[in-house]
Amino acid sequence: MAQLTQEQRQLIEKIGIYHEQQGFPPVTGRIMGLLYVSDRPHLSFEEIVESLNISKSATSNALQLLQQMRLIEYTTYSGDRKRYFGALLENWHEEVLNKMESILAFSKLLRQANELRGQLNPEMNERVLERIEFLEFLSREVPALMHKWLKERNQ
Amino acid sequence: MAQLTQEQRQLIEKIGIYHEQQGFPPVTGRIMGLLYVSDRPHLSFEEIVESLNISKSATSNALQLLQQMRLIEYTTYSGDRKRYFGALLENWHEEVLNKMESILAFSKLLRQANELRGQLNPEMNERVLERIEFLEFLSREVPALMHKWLKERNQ
DNA sequence: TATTTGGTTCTCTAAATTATGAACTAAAGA
DNA sequence: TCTTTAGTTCATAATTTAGAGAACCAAATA
Repeated sequence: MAQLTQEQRQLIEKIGIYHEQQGFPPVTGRIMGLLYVSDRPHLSFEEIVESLNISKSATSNALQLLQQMRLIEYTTYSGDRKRYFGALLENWHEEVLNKMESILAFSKLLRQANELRGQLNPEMNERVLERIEFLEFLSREVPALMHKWLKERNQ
Repeated sequence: MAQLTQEQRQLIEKIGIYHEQQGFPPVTGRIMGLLYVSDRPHLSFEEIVESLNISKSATSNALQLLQQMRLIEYTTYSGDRKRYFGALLENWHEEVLNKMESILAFSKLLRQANELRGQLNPEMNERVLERIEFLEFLSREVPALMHKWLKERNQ
């Protein structure tokens, strides 16, 4: 990564803000931005530090977090001690499945709410049930949709 | 809301934590929990304050936030100055549409990244494009799925 | 008019989060 | 063995966020 242009910097910030809104710390979001914007699919630790003007420690922690979340990976080359980090671009289908699981978990909480309510307010139970069923519908159909898309692509 | 049972309290906390993970402050999430768990579809300001042992100011601010996000509403009764707050249960389809818009916005940022990269790394552009196209696919198909579901329900 | 009620706004503190810089470690090279 | 390199960990500072409590306000009641 030679030197970032003004345009690249701006786009990195936007991608960073998007990630912040998804719950990531700022530096972490910026690293994702950098990895998406970069000409090369992998950047060294040092390049990340220097391109974004952030500390080594912040970089180290952010990279660990992103690896745990399976959003980035790194490759190495023998005879070179550095690690080269890149966005894990093929991982989005895992992300979608995770998201759907979390939606399903929430629908289970709503079911519990209905159970606790028992017969005290059947009308409310019914309205909550409609929501539960939609959440379940989504977490069934979205993965199906995704597989359909994958199949069409890879044939 | 008489007095919450231990089970109700526990479920409220779980629903609260789910909302925290979606980016809400704790009190705000607990209020959502309370409104989902409650026997009655609407609770007064005072009942919320007392059930959750939270301050009036925290309650006021959280209720404002939840209204802005269109997750709750309140009703009033003439001759009664109180407001009665309840979860906006029928609003989930709006939530889904918003989520899809935000995904689409992100895919536009990725498109920009590809544009800025130009011909410097066509292979990377291609991998990013695959992701973009999937995001676009989702934000087209999920609303369609939802409408299908709505139609089947309401006929 | 004075008081109560229902809720909002303001000020301040406590807690949590984020990131820095320095110290450190382990491997590689001189 | 001494030094450099690559990155991690630790202590701490800075910032942000969350929420409490008091003061406040407007409408309703006495």
